[in-house]
Amino acid sequence: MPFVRVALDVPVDEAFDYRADDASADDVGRLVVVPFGRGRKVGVVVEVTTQSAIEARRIRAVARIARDLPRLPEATLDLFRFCARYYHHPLGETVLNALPTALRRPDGAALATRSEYVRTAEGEQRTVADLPVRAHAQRALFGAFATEPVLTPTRLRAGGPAARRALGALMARGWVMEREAVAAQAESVPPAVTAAAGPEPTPEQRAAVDAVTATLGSFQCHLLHGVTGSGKTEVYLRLIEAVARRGEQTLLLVPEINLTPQLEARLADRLGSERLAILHSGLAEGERLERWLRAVRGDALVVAGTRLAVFTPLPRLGLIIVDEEHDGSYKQQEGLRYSARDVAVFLGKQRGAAVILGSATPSLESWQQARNQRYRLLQLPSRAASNPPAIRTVETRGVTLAEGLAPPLVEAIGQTLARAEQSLVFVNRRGFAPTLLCHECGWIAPCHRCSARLTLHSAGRRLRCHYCGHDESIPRSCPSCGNQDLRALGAGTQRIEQALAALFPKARIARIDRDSTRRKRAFHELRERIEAHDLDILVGTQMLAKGHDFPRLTLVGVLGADNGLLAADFRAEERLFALLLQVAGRAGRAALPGHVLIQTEFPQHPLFQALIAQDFAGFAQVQLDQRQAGAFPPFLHQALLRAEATQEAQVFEVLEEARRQGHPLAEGITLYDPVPALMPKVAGKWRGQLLIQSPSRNALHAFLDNWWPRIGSKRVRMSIDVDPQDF
DNA sequence: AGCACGCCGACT
DNA sequence: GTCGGCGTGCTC
Repeated sequence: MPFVRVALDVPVDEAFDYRADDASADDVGRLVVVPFGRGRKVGVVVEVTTQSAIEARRIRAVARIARDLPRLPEATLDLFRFCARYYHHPLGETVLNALPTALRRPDGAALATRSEYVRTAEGEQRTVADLPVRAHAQRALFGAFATEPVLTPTRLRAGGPAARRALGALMARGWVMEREAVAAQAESVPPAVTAAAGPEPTPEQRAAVDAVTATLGSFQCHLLHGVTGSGKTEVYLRLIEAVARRGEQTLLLVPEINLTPQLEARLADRLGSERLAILHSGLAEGERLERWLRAVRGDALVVAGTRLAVFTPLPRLGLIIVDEEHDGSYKQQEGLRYSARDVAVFLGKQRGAAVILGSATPSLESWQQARNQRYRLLQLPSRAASNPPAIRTVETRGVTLAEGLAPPLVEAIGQTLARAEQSLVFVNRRGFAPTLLCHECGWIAPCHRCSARLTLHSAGRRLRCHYCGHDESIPRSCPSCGNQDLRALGAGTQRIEQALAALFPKARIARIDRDSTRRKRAFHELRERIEAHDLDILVGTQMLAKGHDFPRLTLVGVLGADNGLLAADFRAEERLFALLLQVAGRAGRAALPGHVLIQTEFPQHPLFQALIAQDFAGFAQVQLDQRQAGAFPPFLHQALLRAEATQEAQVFEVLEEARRQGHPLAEGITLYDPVPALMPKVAGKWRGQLLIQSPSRNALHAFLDNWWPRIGSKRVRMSIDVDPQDF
């Protein structure tokens, strides 16, 4: 009597057993609908057995095995098992999280039996000529069977109600019948690639392409270090083409904000849009499922998407590209706290595929792997079609700033305007001002639900919390001392925009941040205006830092860079350097020379010196030496136990207890004291954490395996974060 | 996670 | 006297 073991989306480590009389080993990886509690759930078969440890009378029968959908290959299940173990997360949640939401609906809408339509034996003998001349719809539909012997309901819907009526008529004639759909087979013959020829590669690009091409067919991880504008994308495209010619698929991962229409257009241009499956968050459920299925069936040669796309099962995977591999958005910050970049490397190893990690500022983890020869380093040291921008600092210490803007920057913007070129002022703070301060008693407007300050918005008329979204009007007088002298301290994008408008009344200025691009197509429209040179000055946050190529943008000014230096996190400098170099890279990407001015109180700081020299390798060397001396990643491994509860005391009681439990188990492990999170309270929830470190990954995981199951608590929500990025 | 079962306060 | 608070335990 066969049983299926089913992974379900519940926070329980084991799979659940169900009776399935007709199940066979072939059903492993299939989606199923099962009764669960008083309802139903969708799950995935992870094993078929003849034995169950569960008492026979408690075992229920599977409601449906979705044999019309492709099953998850064993390799994909293995990937999920690896992730569940590595990140200490329940297997069921790991598996289900990776499926398109359309498939997860418990009502099983996407799993419902689907029909398809084929000709009957009699229909096979007939031709369109046997139908009445005036039965146009029937003739059209029946004619379609000649080229497409199987008609899907989707295909039928495209024909409108007329097609539906015609189908009824053809079925009444006994020429066409309905049957249950069966899983489509992966295409065995690789489709031809009809690519438009790309630009002639530079010798550097050529060398990188050749180096990777030589390793295709087996696992090798390459770190592609290419300065901004060096043409990494062209390297990707050539390799994707080479892989496609082998009949293999490429998985292309991009950071959250970077799934640009430009990239999509370039891919479509070179490979044909019918060979792409672009997975982005804007897709409707059904559309996403459809693209996922094309990827899974092997129809799509390129599957591109953000971190979740790393879990798409690809039958003929040949190459994995992780663009901007240093980007923080590859790390998921809740649930299964995976790093898509790290999972991608594991996937490459597992499947014998080449992996490319690309960046102008690689993560120090990857850079270290290249230094110790585990990854192969490929360099694109020069820009393909322009010169690197000239970067310099502007000292602001002891200088009176006009609303945050230093005179040399104002002057440079004026000159850029005079040359009819564009400027970008980068301020990594949205809103009007980050603080409202009482000039009398020093009171600062706090958020009552978070341990954060409120940010002024709308020209200083509203106060908003950037952590929980709370919004209130500004008080008329200080709630603490009654004084009316409340001042906006510091400058965000809105204030800078206002200041620039006053300084350059004739300039066309736009602000580009999360607030100004909330509307669906707002960002797209702004980008078009920039390209059309309908704007002179842009004021923007991170959003503008990445991947955009504006030919007339020649000046970049950076405000508030010092904020990044003051952060407590040991990765703060690494992040700041990457961000600043990326922002600087927006200047002078075409024929016109670019200039970058960075306002700072610490122009002598080594970070700025390395930035001016545009010397990533030197910067990385210093950082890695510091990390090694101070025993930080990548020279040792970390995990973080996070706890969250409405009562502050509970958080620390539970963490304290966890530490006591862990103490005797901690062999080769450093267990730190519980501490508050960097932001100790968010939306009314207190957050604390406990850091675990070890020079040995195995020791770290052995400890977590042992410890984690013992430290559950009902009141306090806890999670393990392996390789944490944020504290 | 949902959802039921199970013992202690303010209300028609 | 009930309706309901969420603490605890289970789901094959």
